[in-house]
Amino acid sequence: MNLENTQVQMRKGILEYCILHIISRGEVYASDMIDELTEAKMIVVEGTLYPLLTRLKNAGLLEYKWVESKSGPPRKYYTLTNEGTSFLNGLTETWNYLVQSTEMITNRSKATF
Amino acid sequence: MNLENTQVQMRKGILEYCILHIISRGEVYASDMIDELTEAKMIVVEGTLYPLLTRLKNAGLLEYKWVESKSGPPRKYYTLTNEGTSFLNGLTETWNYLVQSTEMITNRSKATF
DNA sequence: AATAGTACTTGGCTATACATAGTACTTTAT
DNA sequence: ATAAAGTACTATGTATAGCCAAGTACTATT
Repeated sequence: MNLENTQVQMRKGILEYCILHIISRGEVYASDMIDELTEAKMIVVEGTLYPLLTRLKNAGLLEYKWVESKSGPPRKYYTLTNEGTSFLNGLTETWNYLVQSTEMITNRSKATF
Repeated sequence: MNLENTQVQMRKGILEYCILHIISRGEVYASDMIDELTEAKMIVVEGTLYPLLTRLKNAGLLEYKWVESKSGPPRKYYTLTNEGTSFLNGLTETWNYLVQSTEMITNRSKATF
């Protein structure tokens, strides 16, 4: 039972939320997402991101189109479907709710209990 | 891929953090914890909590003592070990970090990107 | 033609939350 | 005294997300 493992567990589900949010702002491909996640200090590796994108696409939340690149192989540029947009709205609510619940617990001091 | 499942995923790891925090504020047994979690709208069932407590105890983060009850079988009252306290500190940092990262992504509007 | 870089894919592993069923003890009702 | 209801804890099996690691495929550079 180490901290690193718990960090991984904490990230579960949240990453999905972040990815959907990033895509909601405009067409992006995998490396764009990794860049932005890394910038926000949310480290993600390829082996996590690509399967996640495939899962979201198969679930009908995302769609992509191939776009040729000037410097390398073609890229999959993703966008949200209507279903993906409404799913993201649900996730946003869930996340806000969860943060609120957690704060309600962690902000309760010993004295007031 | 439904919302309910993602809610479950989002809760992973966070629950552990909340439990440790609740115990850090004073001796409690399982039902106390469920009450407080329920009050904070973080629904948890017995089948989740008890194995979690056992896991944390086996990891050396918790210890308990049996206390007889006036109305039912004896109860396990939990407290944090020193190791548990420092683990909780690590988790607190991790959680705050994660919230901050998530906000950095979700508060970035389409316009500024 | 060979090497390096970029983009995407796949299979296996681990750990958590949950559903479900079960054990054990105490109190209450008949 | 016995049965029923309630409380507290235990055990087993399932699903899924994130990660590691290896691999495929295409492009650009040398």
